[in-house]
Amino acid sequence: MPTCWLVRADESHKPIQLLHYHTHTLGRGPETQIKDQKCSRQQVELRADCNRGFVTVKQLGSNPTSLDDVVVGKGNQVTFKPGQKLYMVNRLYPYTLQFREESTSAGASGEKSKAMKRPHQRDAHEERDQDKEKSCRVSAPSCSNSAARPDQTHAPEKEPAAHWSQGLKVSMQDPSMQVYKDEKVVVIKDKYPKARFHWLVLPWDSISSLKALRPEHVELLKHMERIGARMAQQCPGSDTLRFRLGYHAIPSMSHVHLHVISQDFDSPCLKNKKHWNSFTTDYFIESQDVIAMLERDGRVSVKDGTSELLKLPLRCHVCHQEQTTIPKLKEHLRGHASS
DNA sequence: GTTTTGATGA
DNA sequence: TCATCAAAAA
Repeated sequence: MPTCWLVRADESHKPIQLLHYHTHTLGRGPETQIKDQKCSRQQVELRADCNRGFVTVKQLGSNPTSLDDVVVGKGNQVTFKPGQKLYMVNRLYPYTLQFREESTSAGASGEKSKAMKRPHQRDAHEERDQDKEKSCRVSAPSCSNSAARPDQTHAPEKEPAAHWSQGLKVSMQDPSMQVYKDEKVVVIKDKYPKARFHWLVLPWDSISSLKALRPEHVELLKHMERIGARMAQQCPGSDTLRFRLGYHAIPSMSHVHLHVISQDFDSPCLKNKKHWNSFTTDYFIESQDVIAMLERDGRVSVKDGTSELLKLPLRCHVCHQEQTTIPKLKEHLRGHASS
């Protein structure tokens, strides 16, 4: 089980360990070094779930604690995940989360080379592949783990294992994963593509989710869409392929990412109803719609009950015919592909 | 970007 | 066979 650390983003004090399922009350005091009178001594109540990789945050104090840009509100409770920023009070005193494996004894821990064996399936549809560099080195992640690792005085080549939900953050920094990059964004191939072509466009700037989007992000989102569209346009067979560009309403992975996915849905990684519905119902929000919403409302809202869309019956996205099982749906899709 | 594995039931 | 659910993994 990983350990959970509450990391002060400005590194003004050492990370605070949150014990699994323990209730930690935090606020003004020596532990946080916050002396601000606006901050209660019992500002927040934190409870970490180290297995599932999140912390529930309850605001106890009167002044606002916020998660990203959203105020929690007194008595309210929210879920705090890696990648998000928690502000103790009045948008001040930023904190992030870090889950990592405990390695009490050096050298005894198992190897965790991240550039190990990758599934064989990906090469099936790959026509072009410029750099075949299979380097084993993994460039150091941008987040400063060292600051949160006081015990690590030796064996610096071993990074702590990141929680799976931070996988995107790790992959986007890995040159061997990057398909395109510029000063604003990076494109990687989806690790488990749900179609013959499936990329993710990620901003270098960490934006945890759609909820954190603000009007100042509009230009960035437009850039992401342009780059995504270019990826689609430049891929082999683009003349006959249809693509959609959009966001999952409720993604599992931290860090905002734009899906660029071809509409064949021909992939062994597409295995269940959730996979299907997350790309063929309103759970998939078009990039244009996100941008329009942000320009019109100043933020992006996700309707209540959106998660229920994942349970809808399987329906063909081309002819809207309902299919009873995944294998039948796949067979049906092959019919559309050949015609 | 969760996937994988296993148990259970239709 | 296939879907659904829960738990584990990294």
